[in-house]
Amino acid sequence: MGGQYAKVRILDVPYHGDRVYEYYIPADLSDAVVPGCLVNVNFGRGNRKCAAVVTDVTGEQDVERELKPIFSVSSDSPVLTEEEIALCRFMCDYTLCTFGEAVKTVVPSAAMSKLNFYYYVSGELNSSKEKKLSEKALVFYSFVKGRGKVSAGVLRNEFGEETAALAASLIRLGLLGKEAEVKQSSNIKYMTKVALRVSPEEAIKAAEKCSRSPLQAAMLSRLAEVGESDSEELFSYIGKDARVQLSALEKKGFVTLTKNEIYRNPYLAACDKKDVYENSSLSEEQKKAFEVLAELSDCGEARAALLHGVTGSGKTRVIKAMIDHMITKGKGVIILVPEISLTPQTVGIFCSCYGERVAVIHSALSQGEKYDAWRRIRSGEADIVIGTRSAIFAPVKNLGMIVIDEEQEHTYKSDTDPKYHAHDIARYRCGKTNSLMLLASATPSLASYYKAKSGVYALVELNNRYGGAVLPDVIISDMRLDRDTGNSSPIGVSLYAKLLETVKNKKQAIVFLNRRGYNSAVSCRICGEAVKCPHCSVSLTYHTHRSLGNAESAEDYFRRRAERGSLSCHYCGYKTPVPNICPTCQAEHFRFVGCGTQQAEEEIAKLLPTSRIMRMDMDTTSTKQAYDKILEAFRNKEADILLGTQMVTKGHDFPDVTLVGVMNADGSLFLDDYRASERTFAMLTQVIGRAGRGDTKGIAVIQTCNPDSPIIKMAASQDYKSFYESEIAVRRALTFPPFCDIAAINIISGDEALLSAGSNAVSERLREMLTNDYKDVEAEVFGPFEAPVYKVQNSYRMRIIIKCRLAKRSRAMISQLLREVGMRSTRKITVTADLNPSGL
DNA sequence: AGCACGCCGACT
DNA sequence: GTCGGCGTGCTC
Repeated sequence: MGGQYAKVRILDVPYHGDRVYEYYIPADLSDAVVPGCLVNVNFGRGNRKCAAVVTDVTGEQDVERELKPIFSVSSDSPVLTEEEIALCRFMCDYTLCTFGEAVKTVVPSAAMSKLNFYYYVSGELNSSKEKKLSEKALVFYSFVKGRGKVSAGVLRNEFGEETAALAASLIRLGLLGKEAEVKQSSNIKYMTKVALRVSPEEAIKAAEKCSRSPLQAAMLSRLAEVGESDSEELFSYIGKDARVQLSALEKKGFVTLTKNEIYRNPYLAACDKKDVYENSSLSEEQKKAFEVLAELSDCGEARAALLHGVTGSGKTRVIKAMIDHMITKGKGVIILVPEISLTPQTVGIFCSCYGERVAVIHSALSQGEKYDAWRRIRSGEADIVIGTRSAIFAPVKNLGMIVIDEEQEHTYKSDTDPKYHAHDIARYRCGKTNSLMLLASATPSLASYYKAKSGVYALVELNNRYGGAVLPDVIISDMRLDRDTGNSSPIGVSLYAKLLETVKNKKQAIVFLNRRGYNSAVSCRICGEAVKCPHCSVSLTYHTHRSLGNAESAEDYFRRRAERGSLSCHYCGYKTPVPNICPTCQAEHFRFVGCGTQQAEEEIAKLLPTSRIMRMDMDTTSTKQAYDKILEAFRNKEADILLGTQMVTKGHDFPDVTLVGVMNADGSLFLDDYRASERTFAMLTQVIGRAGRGDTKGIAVIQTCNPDSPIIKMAASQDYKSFYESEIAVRRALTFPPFCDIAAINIISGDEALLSAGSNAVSERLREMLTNDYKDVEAEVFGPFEAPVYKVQNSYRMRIIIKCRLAKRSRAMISQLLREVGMRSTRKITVTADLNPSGL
């Protein structure tokens, strides 16, 4: 029997200390220690108790030194499978996170049992020791002594913040000992099945006999009726919690009790609506797409495909056909959607088609619900998973396909610590399981379409709208004309006229307010053009004078305020004062401010006093119910106009909506992000697609100060291919993704001086690495410069941007950089990396 | 992260 | 002379 050594990853270590550690397995734990299990070990000089995951068990010791033993095993079955361990390793390499961070995103936190600390008396008090202790420490000591063994939690309640310090002082003198104990997660909910062990007749007889216990009698007679039940049903029937009486019946031999784990499934209600999706057959085009995809998935190797279908072409039908196909082959499926609340219809369709085989995962679930869903999936009970980004980790058995719907959405990139992209995890998992990765969108990301074009992904296209629906007429309304004629309302003449007409015809309208990045860019009032970086294809960001608040005098304040702010580029650090005249048309007026939903609502109300308006934004949809309610009310025609932000653009069909208005199409055109055009195009294409899904032809009004913008024009004609060709040319010319990757090194500190010195040191070290050890890595380094939001919660942020191809070597370089600075930094600055950040 | 080791200034 | 500051480095 080999296997007395374990390779282990400690869960709570900083990046530079995160590597494989070796421990020996004590004889009594040799059966329990297996790869994937959670153990407790003594770690570091101070032998602090740490949770760790066993990644390997070996017969030989690799490291030449005395090993410490594994202290205890805290999971009776492995928490991670071998595949999940490999996935965590992949995440470490790919996103430069610690193994512990990876584990915490792959496994729901409820699955990890908790480590509890106990204190106990280990030595007697004497006068010399007493002198060295504070009053409080003595109270602490006698508190523990009085109770024998006390958990850290109890002590924390009693002594608060000082607990750790007091305990440490007592431990140092050998008066107290500290021990770790494992608490199994108690989050599992059970259901107790109750079955009659005797015949119904006997049960009734027995019920009559035990008149002294009416509760037992009531349960017996109920059971005589139904034969079998569960405890909860019984208790609600007799109207009382009668656990004691029930176990009495078991003892007397009348019933058998079986305890089963039950899984909370908040989407069970949706499973009942069987009628949501009419099962008509696929169109010719859809059938062809399906056949291509089915063949890909049947080839037995890992494949990736991009399903590009114009809005209304029935992508969901093809996806559903694919899911059916996978199911008949006995394979599981993961379907990713950008945001669960925005796609209730998609969720509804799948729940109603596949019932209890579906598990829904998203971040709004409680810990227990997440854990339940996870266990249902792992046990194989659920084999169709639909959810947001984190659902990509669902432990689906026999995985056959991963679908990423609306694949261009930025929500697929995590913005909290393991900064992974769901695409990358999907690609990895499909590669390991020989599955099909299916990306679907009407407006694919440039990166994905580029891969499809170059043959990395199979390209499957749906070019026709389904069911004879026609594209709406698009009116591009030039807001500069309105301004010239003295109309200062955010609702232009064209949109006003169309709204009036729509309301008169008793139809409905959606008005979309594009608020993104509004204040950051500076655009010319006359020609609409934003001021751009001469080196990058992004708009410059406007910074007001940051130190207005700490002006030294009133005079100073006014002088500072009169100063024009500056414009800067987030990619290369280029800086320039706000110019006096527009570089494009030489006009002198710039525009900084936008218009909020509230203001827009008032404006529409003023213009159309008889119309009924509903507003949908962050303020009015704080809860999911409020959101559903608004949509439901609008569907029931309780309002004529729905006004809102992002949320109104996503997958709802309102047959009576004939008009769609976009209030300020430029807003996102001038984001300080190289993907500004891409996002604007996708958003406009989606909104326009909302109009006229029923039998009447729809109209879309796009208000803009840039009526000649090719992006707006191409969105108006839903011409993705032209958009792609023009945008990919820009990216190629300026070397932006997909022709390179971007890595952001973020440096954060509460001390401004330290931060500036630290970030300079980091960038110097980086440049040095590129000329020495990593000479082979081709990269361009920009910065350090201030991050877009320079000050957050009293800490300051600087950033270094690296443009390079992310591959093994470049990742290794950044990893080494993080390790070095993590090790020698004064601990007052933090350095992290974000590979291909989603927004800057 | 947390803890030890080690090298400088204010005390008995 | 030493007690204790925190800067530096390591953890199987």
